[in-house]
Amino acid sequence: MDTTVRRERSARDRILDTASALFYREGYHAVGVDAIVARSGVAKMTLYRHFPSKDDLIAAYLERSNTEYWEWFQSGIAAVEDPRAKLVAAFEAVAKLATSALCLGCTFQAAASEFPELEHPGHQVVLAHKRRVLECLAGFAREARLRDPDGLAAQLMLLMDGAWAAARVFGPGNYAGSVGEAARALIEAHASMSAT
Amino acid sequence: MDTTVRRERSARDRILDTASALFYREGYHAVGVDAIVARSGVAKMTLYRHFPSKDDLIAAYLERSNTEYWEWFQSGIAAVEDPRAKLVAAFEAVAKLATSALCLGCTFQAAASEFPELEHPGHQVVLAHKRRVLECLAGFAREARLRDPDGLAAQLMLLMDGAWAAARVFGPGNYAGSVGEAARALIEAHASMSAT
DNA sequence: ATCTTACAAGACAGACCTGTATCGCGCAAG
DNA sequence: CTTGCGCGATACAGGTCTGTCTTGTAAGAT
Repeated sequence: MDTTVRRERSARDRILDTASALFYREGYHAVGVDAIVARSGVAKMTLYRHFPSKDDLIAAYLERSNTEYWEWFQSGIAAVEDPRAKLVAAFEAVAKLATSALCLGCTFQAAASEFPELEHPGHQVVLAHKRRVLECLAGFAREARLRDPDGLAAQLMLLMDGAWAAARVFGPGNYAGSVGEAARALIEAHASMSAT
Repeated sequence: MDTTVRRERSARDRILDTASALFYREGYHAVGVDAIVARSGVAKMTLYRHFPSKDDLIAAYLERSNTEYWEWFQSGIAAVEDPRAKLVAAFEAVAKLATSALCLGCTFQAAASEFPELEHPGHQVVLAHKRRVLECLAGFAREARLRDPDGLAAQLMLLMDGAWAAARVFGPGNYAGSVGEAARALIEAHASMSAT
């Protein structure tokens, strides 16, 4: 039983590892099931036993990407206590990642582009992911007692997704390094009492 | 000669019209040449005479989208004289378009996602487009004598691409309406003399 | 009137796609 | 030892993809 579970996880994880590398780098339609099967050294039937269809595999990949995202996000703000400083730290982490050589943008954005129908299972995972990020930012803004926390969270989300988009379009040498300073400016603007 | 040109343009434009609708709505890999041929009422050979390959068609579609983008952009700031007000007006136009029912995000972002290799002819058009937008914003920032015009332009680009991304992910009911206010805040931050 | 050219329609080739079926192996449980 | 099963390998079915080729037609040019 123990070994059974270990082996099962091993096969499933190998598939998801390969799917992550290929989907992220080349896109969803561009990568066929055969390519994932070949590179992961797995039988095709094994893949289709764990994931009934390619769409299910994509959804599972996006779910795993979601948990990895939150691990990365939490690690970026772990050392910080103050909620307002957490926001700043988060966007410094975004700036760092978006300008790194490994970053190819946001795989959720890419999924939303390739599966535009909101009802698609992959797009549903994307929506849930982005909504949760938005709520997390709004929560920090609320804890920090900033003005209009939901509006600020929306503005910060625009910055974050803009950074991922810049990474995808321009590659490593992009201007997403500005996202930290921009976030600070928007947070600052929501601390002051300007009425507008 | 006159009619020849007229008929040639007509066929070519019908192809590009159909390609625009399908590529924008469903994506590049998801739309086959056969679908474009069928919907545009054009012979396959006619398409391949005007565009040697699908990649060439995609590049041509992106070129046309680029000119349409600039027509839209110029019309949004035509009534404004002051360069700083032009920036604000541009981002109010972005807010309006990104939250409209017709908007499905930025077709250039989608192209960059589906053709990640920077050398791809489609990706090259995307890079040229985004660079030109960036330079245009930087030019306005410079004319407005704002502090660090290039840095401000980068921050504004993040906002704009974030708005398009939100439109693609969330559909018409998204939070890109905040992009106008966010842009104003960033511009304001670059007008003051805070040192940072 | 003939010639050229753009075009529509459709068949076709070869590759690739998703998803299924079959066979054999190795290993763990009973 | 035998039974069950997860797995690898491979072939296959049916469809779709890009790109080519052929045939027939209509209209302008000479």
